[in-house]
Amino acid sequence: MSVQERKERERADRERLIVATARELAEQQGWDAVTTRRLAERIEYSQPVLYSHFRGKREIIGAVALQGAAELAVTLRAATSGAPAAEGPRARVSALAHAYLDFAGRHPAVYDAMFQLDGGLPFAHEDTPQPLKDGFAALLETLAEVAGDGVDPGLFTEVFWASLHGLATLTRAGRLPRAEAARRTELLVDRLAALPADA
Amino acid sequence: MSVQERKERERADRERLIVATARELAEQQGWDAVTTRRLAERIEYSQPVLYSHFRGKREIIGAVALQGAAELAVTLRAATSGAPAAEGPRARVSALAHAYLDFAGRHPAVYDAMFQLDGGLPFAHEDTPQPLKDGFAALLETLAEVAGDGVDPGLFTEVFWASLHGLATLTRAGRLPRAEAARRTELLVDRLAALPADA
DNA sequence: ACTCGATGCTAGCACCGCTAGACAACCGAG
DNA sequence: CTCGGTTGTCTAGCGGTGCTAGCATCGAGT
Repeated sequence: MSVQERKERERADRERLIVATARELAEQQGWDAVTTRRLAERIEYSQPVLYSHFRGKREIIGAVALQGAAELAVTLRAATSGAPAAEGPRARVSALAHAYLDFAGRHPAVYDAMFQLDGGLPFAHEDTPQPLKDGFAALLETLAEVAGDGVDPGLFTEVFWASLHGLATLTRAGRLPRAEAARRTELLVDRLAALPADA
Repeated sequence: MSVQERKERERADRERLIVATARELAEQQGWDAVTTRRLAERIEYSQPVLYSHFRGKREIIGAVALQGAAELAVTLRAATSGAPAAEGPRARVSALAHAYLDFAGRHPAVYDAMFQLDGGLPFAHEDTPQPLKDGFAALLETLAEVAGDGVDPGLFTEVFWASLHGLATLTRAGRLPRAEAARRTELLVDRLAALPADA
């Protein structure tokens, strides 16, 4: 069955190519520029090929979103584990927040695919895809220790995440001046993180 | 020049009709359903008429956004002034937050026009339209008193607004379960509002 | 009463997401 | 080695989008 295996491999390769190309095009020119025609041309296949891999444009966005979620989780864990342990939770939370906003700023198209556009992915649901759950888990790990007494860590993480999301989207849409983004982040961390002992 | 005045009046009426119809259609079926053809049919004119009032669809969204911003400002002021003064700033901020999120939930299309879609409006800029400035001012009035010592009230308001915006958008997009929305709001208010004296 | 400019219309452009149906290339069987 | 059938890809096209050119009609001012 080597022939069939080869075909499956090639097919998987092409699927990765589609997702990577869609992402690249979106980062370069925005999601509006990601049309099935342009995407097909870039991968050097005709449009219907896209539909043999994905149900439609929405699913392609969803695939980019999943990829992005996995990367975001890695990025966040790297940022928090990189912060000096001696500096306590405050430093970890700050590193987490900055890493999150940095990711959103660096990969706006991927961020949009995850949280702004409709990728057809189920959130906050039992059958939420693993990468999305894992992204949330990466936040939870660091934020749980500053949730405060009697506060559900999950709920606290949701609130913190929402706040970061608000900063990310409003800043990128030009609703908030980019200049003082860092000060806003610090202010948010100061207020939201209930500090057990130190300041 | 009564003739000309009448024409101008009729023209202004028709412009209001366009905006109101666009808003209505968006609230009923979402902004995707607001196409120039459908909109033209509803106002009982042909498509090109729309373009004699607005540069394009974007400007129509912008007009809805401005209308919404004015309403939001009124709503927020009503909510904060309605809160019993005796209960202190905490109650006012809570009322403000709930009013904001309630507005976003009640008028999702208008909220999208303001903060999610591109209406071509300049934000955080000197020539930002008055209704938008006023909406921000309505937030600032109540939030300034809980910004805390040494914290720029404007910056604090931006952070608070961003957090509310994050909750609003993530909740409405199904990214956060709607069930505990109120608890999230209270948690946010508890943490962000620096309370001068009482609890 | 007639001219002429303003105004709204029909028709059409280029593009969108998506799909039906024709066609070619390849595989396994005889 | 040839043939039949399946698998896969392409061309062409559908109904929709935002937007615009150019014509026809209507009404105001002389």
